[in-house]
Parts: sequence; C-alpha cells; structure tokens
Amino acid sequence: MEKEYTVDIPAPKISPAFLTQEQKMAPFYNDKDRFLVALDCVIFGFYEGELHLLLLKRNFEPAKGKWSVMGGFLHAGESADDAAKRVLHKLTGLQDVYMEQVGLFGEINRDPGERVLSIAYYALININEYDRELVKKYNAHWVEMHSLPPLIFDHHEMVRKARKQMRIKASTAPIGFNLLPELFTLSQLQRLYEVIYDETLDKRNFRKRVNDMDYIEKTDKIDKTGSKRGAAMYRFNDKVYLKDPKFKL
Amino acid sequence: MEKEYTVDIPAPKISPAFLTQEQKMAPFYNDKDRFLVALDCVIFGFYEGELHLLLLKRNFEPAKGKWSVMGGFLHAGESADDAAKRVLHKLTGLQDVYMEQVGLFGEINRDPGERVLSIAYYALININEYDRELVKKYNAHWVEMHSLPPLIFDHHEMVRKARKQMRIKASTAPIGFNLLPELFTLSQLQRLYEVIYDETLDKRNFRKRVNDMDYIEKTDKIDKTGSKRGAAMYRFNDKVYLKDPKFKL
DNA sequence: TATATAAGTGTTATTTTTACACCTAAATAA
DNA sequence: TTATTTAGGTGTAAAAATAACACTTATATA
Repeated sequence: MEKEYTVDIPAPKISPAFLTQEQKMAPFYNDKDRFLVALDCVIFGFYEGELHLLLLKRNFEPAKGKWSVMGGFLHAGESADDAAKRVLHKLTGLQDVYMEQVGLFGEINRDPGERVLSIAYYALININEYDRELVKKYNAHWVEMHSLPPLIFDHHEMVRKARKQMRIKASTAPIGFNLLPELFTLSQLQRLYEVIYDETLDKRNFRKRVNDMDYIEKTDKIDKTGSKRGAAMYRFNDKVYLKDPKFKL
Repeated sequence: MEKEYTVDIPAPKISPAFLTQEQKMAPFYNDKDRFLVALDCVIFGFYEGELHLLLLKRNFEPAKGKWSVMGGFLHAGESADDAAKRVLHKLTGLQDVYMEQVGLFGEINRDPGERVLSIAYYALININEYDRELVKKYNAHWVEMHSLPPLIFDHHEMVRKARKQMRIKASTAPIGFNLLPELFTLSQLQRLYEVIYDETLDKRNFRKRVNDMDYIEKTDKIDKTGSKRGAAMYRFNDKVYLKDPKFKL
C-alpha cells in the first residue's frame, strides 16, 4: 500500500511538490545535495567614448590587488532576478536598471574555497546616475573594457559572455540607450555603437538609419560641449518604440 | 589584529576561498542559504518532417497526466554541464550530444513543493540513435512541437526559451545536422530548416546556398525512400567546416 | 577676420536577397 | 508498353539592402 511510493517508481525526477510528507522525510530524498548560489553582475557603463566595467578592487589580503565583478549570495526568500537587482542596487544605489541573465556558471572548482554556483547577469547603467559614495565604499572603479585587469575565478569568462550577449542584443533591441543620458547627440550615439560593435561606422549611413527610426526624436536642445557649432540633442521615446518595436543598427 | 577579518570589511561578497577557517565557522558566513538545484533538459528531435520534443508523461499521481521535460538533481561532485549530460544519458543512453545551457530558472515558487532552482539545457539528438528501452522505462514520448500538452511548473517557459535560442543558434552555426542522420537529402535538410525557422524556403535559393558550403558534401549514395527518382545523399564534414567555420542559412 | 573643429547632408555602386517555372528520372498504373 | 505521377534537380533577372564616398556649415577661439 505504501509500495507505489518506493524509489522504484519509474520517474526520472521527483519534484518536492510531488512528494508525500513521508517521502520528503525518507533518506532517499533527504540526501539531495544543496548548494551555495551567488549572483555576479557585470556592470557596463559608457563614458569618454569608451565602454567601461564597474569592477571591485580588493585592497586587503587575501588576493589583494585582484579584481572582481560585484557579487552576492542568493537568499532563500528571493528570486534569482530579484537577488541580482539587490546586488546591483547595493553597489550603485540604482533601481529599475536594464539587466539580463547571462547564465549559470557551475564548474566544481570555479571558487577555489568551497563550491559556489554563480548566476551571472549584466547591467547597463547611465554613468551619470549612480551613487558615488557607495561605489567608493566598495572600492569599485570604472575600468576600460580594452584594458581589464586580472579578475578572480571565472569572472573573465563571465565578462566575455556578457559582452557577447550584450552586443548581440544591442543589434536588434534598443538597449544601448540605457548607457546614455536621456538627451544625447548623434555623434555620441554613433560612438556608442562603434564601441559596442568594436568597429567604425559610416556617419552618413548611420544617420540615415537613425533618421528612419521615429522613436529617436530630435529635441530643440543643443549640446555645446562637444563642438563649437553645437549638436542637436535626441531622445529615445519608448512609447513610440512600443507601437512598432523594430530596431536594427 | 584579528580586526581586518571582521564583517565590517567593505567587501561586497566574500568568497569562501577568501575566508579564514575562523570566518567559515562564524555565524555570519554559516547562515548563507543553500539550495536544491535541478537540471532540466529540453530534448529536440526531427522526424516525419516535424520538430518534436521528448517529454515524460506521469502515469501516476500526483499530477497524473501532466508532462515534463527530463530532469534530475545536481550532485555535489559534478559540474552543471556534466550533470546535464548525465540526465540526458539517463533517458536516452546517448553521449557526446550537442547541448547548450538555456539559463537558470530561479523563481521562488516555480516548484510548488519546495524551492528548487533549475538549470535548463537543450539537446539536439538524432532520432535514430537513442535507447528505446530507456525511453519506454521513463514513459517518455516524442511530442510534436506544435501540439505540446500541458507541462508542469515553468517547463513551458523553458521550452519557449530553448526553442528561441536554438533557432537563433541554428542560423549561424551548423548545429542542425545533429538532428539528422549522417546521410541526408537536400529536401530533408531544407525541411529541417523550414521547421526550425517556421517558414517555407525557396528550393532553388536554398540549394544555391548549400552549394556554396564546401562542408556539405555530396556522396554517391542515393536515397530511394523519399521519391521514385531517388535523391542524392549529403554529409556534413566537420573537418572541412572547421577550416573556415562560416555558416548562414 | 582668419582658422580650426565637429555637425550635418545625397547619390551611386555593390552586394545580397528574393522571385519565379520547367525539365528529369524512376516507379506505378493503365 | 506507354502514360501518369511524384519528388529531384536546375539558372536568371528584379528588387532590396548595404557600403562607399566628400564637401559645406555653424560657431568658438586665435
């Protein structure tokens, strides 16, 4: 009568939801391994015409001088996405930031201390808006993508994957605007896409394509900081974009 | 003197590797939550001109009649990728199968029983080669992609994401061949890409492009099963492909 | 008022993609 | 034996997308 619940049931996986209380208590189900799970967040920023990462430098032993991306541990009461948001907020003070999961990193010895799984995310932030006090507190610094220092563990691999995923996404979805201030010039936008794709773009062809996107709106503001002549400032209008969400740059 | 190791150290995450033994023992570090972690594998197969999924049907309570993808729990001694291979092997008897991680699913209540994180993978298998006895034992069946039954938990979301990722990957990497027998006709190949993209393709344009790919080699074998006339059989040559790995269909 | 600097603007050539219809080989039916 | 049926196999031209390319303009500063 209890027999139908023995371990001979030909079910490849028994979710806890499908277990009786007896089963949950039984040794067979109790011996499932449990894991520490971390979140690691690759934070992209754009300034002075270059892509940067916000990295933490350890100024104490051990591993003094090594760098890492911002991380934290997953808590029992929060989803993975929420935990990633918490970790990002802890360092930058920012909320409602564009984030995407990169994937789970699960090599046994990726953390040489104890086994820790890590869920990597990337975030795109506007470099003008983060909390500089917090960043100072964590000894974090903006580092140019092209001259990254040695990173701990598999953080280089995370960065590499995040960078690739970001590039692919940025080509078909208007996520790049998260890296810019609300108002930007076309030269800034072009330079942003040049560093995202890591290739130069033709100015006239670029502007032609931008011109066809109704949701990139010219404002009457002029930016005088970048040139003597001054450049028209533009804005991304997400309401207009959502009416016909097509993007290709 | 012990002071530098207190929890006031301004480090956002302390990896176990960076902890002293004292720290690991301390309550602050011991209270990190640990999680059950599952692997779920979305298995694609191609036959009778349609994409199929290998799904498990529960023929016992609870949730009798509901379906799921193949899954299993992560063990302490294996990497996530290895665990995914183990899970796939357990159901199909196959090794060295093309697999890709889809991502981590981490909503708190995704499993209504107890919290379980799940790392989703997808696999592409040649439908002629799996172990039918094992599949029968697990009560698994091939189900057509266009008429999927209700699935447990967030498995529909996993399938959706796996499907999308597979489609994108298949357009720029020669992964589709994993779904075909070693020798195949151009009609079979075209039909495969039609179901992957979910759109019809022009026969002449398709063959023109295939013809430009030196690593899709014509053999002297003729397939007589699909037509009266018989069709030339082709083979994917990965050695040739790797000399100049470009693919676009 | 001359100079330096980034902003701004159209046209043409090239490449890529799409559209499109008939003949062929072999099995099967008449 | 001949006709019919069926999937296999083949090339060209139009259309669309992409890439190449150079000069004028507005303004601050020398």
